[in-house]
Amino acid sequence: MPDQPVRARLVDVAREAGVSKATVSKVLNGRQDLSVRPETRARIHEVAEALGYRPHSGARALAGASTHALALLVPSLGNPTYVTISRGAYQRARELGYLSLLAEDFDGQEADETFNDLVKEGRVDGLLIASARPGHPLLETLRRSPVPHVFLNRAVEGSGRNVTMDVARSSVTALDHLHELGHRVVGHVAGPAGIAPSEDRKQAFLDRAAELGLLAAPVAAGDFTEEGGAAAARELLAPTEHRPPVTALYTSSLAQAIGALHAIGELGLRVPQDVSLVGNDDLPVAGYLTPSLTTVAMPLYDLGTAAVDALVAEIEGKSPGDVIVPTEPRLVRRGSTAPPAEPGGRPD
Amino acid sequence: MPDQPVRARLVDVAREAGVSKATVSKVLNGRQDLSVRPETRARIHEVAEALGYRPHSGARALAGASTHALALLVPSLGNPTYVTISRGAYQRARELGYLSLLAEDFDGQEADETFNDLVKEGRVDGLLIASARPGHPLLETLRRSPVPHVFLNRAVEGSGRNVTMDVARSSVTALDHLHELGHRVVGHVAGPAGIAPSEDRKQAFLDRAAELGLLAAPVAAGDFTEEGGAAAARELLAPTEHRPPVTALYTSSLAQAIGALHAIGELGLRVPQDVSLVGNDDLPVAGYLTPSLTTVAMPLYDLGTAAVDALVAEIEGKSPGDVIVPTEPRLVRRGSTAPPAEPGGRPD
DNA sequence: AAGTCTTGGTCAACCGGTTTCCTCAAGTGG
DNA sequence: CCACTTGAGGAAACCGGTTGACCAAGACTT
Repeated sequence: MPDQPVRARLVDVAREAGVSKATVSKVLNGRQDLSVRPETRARIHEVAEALGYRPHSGARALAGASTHALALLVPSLGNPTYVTISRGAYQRARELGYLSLLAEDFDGQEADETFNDLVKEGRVDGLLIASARPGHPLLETLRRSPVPHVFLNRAVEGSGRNVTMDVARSSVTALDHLHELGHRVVGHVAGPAGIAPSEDRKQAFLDRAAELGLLAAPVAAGDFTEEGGAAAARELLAPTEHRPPVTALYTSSLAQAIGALHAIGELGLRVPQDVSLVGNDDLPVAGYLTPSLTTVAMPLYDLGTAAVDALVAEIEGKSPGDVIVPTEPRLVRRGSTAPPAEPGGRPD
Repeated sequence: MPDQPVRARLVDVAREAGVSKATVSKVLNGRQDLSVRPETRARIHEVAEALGYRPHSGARALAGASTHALALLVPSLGNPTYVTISRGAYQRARELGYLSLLAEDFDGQEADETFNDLVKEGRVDGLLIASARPGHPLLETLRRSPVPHVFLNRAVEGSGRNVTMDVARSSVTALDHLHELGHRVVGHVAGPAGIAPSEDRKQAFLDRAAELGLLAAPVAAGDFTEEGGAAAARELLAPTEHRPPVTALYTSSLAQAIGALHAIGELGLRVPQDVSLVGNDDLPVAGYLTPSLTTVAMPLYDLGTAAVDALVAEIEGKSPGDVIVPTEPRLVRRGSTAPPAEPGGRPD
């Protein structure tokens, strides 16, 4: 077989199939405004396949069509949450004929550079923006140079193009689990203040705590990191006079849960005998901690697919709207939750 | 300020600066084959800046120049190792005027699709291929449709374009640390067989063990995952007649170390009192495990930058060659290593 | 029989850059 | 004084697609 030293071009396909460039282009793009004999159509497809033809994305983009590419901007790939989201996005984009690129923007530090590289240089048709903080530089940039985009995970108020998960429901799931086990004083390690999902999760936690009639439901905020979780856990576990001691913690991220686990150990307490622990988001590592971690698995993959659906719809001319991924959070029971030691509190 | 509803184009800059497209193109690309008055040159730069001009990458690529983009293919972004590498690559690429894209290829499952999307559609000028397994489909594809590329992390034998780290050195660092603490029977959790760095690390481990005169240095292979580490650790810790029990383990990845930690706990042993543990690669999470994990930090970021340097050199016409990142592995001492309990072995 | 549809395509302009030859004016050596 | 270099920049072809306008020929009307 003669190797293919050069890319096959549209003209090559056209010549080989005995038709014009225009016909090939229209057939391969499945356009309806042209009538073609089925046999011609088949022949074109065959030839294209045989030659391994792929349209040059640049030429395509230039000719006024789209680049058939999107970009997903995430604050940190170190956070595996975003990796799962990106897989969903990539897969769904592929199904819709798009390529999903991935870019890390470190909480907006270089967001404008990324925007230039991807949008202004015409590499993508639209942007999926994960976890934009309020005041994110991209917000202003997008207002000035409008490009199709959606916000995912963290809603941007008033944007009318948010794709989010039911984080309130995750608080309910976690809290119900702890309540069933008998916990009556549960602490919540929240995310940073001022961020939509943090607030929603926290509010849902407080509401559900009230409904269930818990004795106390203290909250401490911290970054979505190990350190943030450790600090918040220390705060919640510190003895206090105006409420009984906490017997269970519910954290907003997996990293926080790992930090909390560490902090609990440093305080000389045991999980789950002294303190039960539930984290948000499930990943393999949760099963290999000691003890293994009970988590609420959020539909991250689905979040990615839903965001792509919304963005592609916008690119194709429909007007955007807010979307909530319907998949329910799922409780993954492992070793970090158990009934509290004594109805009265821990033995110290 | 009037927003910029449309991208500025080359002609816009040309008109505004009172020169022709050709001149602008040449000036902005810093070509030497043209003499331009310094003031004209300055004016062009000013106008381009003011208009926020960015060349359309597609048009550029079409016109025969390069796309100024690269792609880094990694087997899994779930492995934070690759995230660090990608940051190095991205940053260095940027410094060299390139954009580094990131693609996940799940150990080659869809590598050819990715290749088509990125290379055949003309989106990138070259490929950085991380951890190609032997028999990776891309190897054959690249042979048939040559594109500038380098292999990083895992060398591909005979390719003459490998960018790797000194993994042998990491074994020495880890083992010396354990030896100094007094360990004389150290087990190694290796990576899967047949993969260059696995073999290198293992061989270096065995060689150094011999030099140090250890009593025994058993090795067990496993995937670079938590489960792989757990299984291999169980194997190494199982009682055996022909050698004294292992008092320390050295793993090939952080995930393996987490799995090993878990397995050790399940066996009723304590870290570091009964078994010391050293992992490869350092990440924040290592500090928040219980106990915190001693690791050998590999120069992953530098690996990314070095790979980009090599690839860009190749794109610009130099011929490729093997490179070893000179940065030395660094030992990060934490809580998972300590002197063995008793010179004679553990008390059971 | 002439006009009108329909079917099955083709033509050529255009997208936004890059690059290869040109040109034109001013200086310069003979 | 004239042919010749040199400096400064321009004209136009081209890259590989897409797209709307157009066209030839047979089928169908009237």
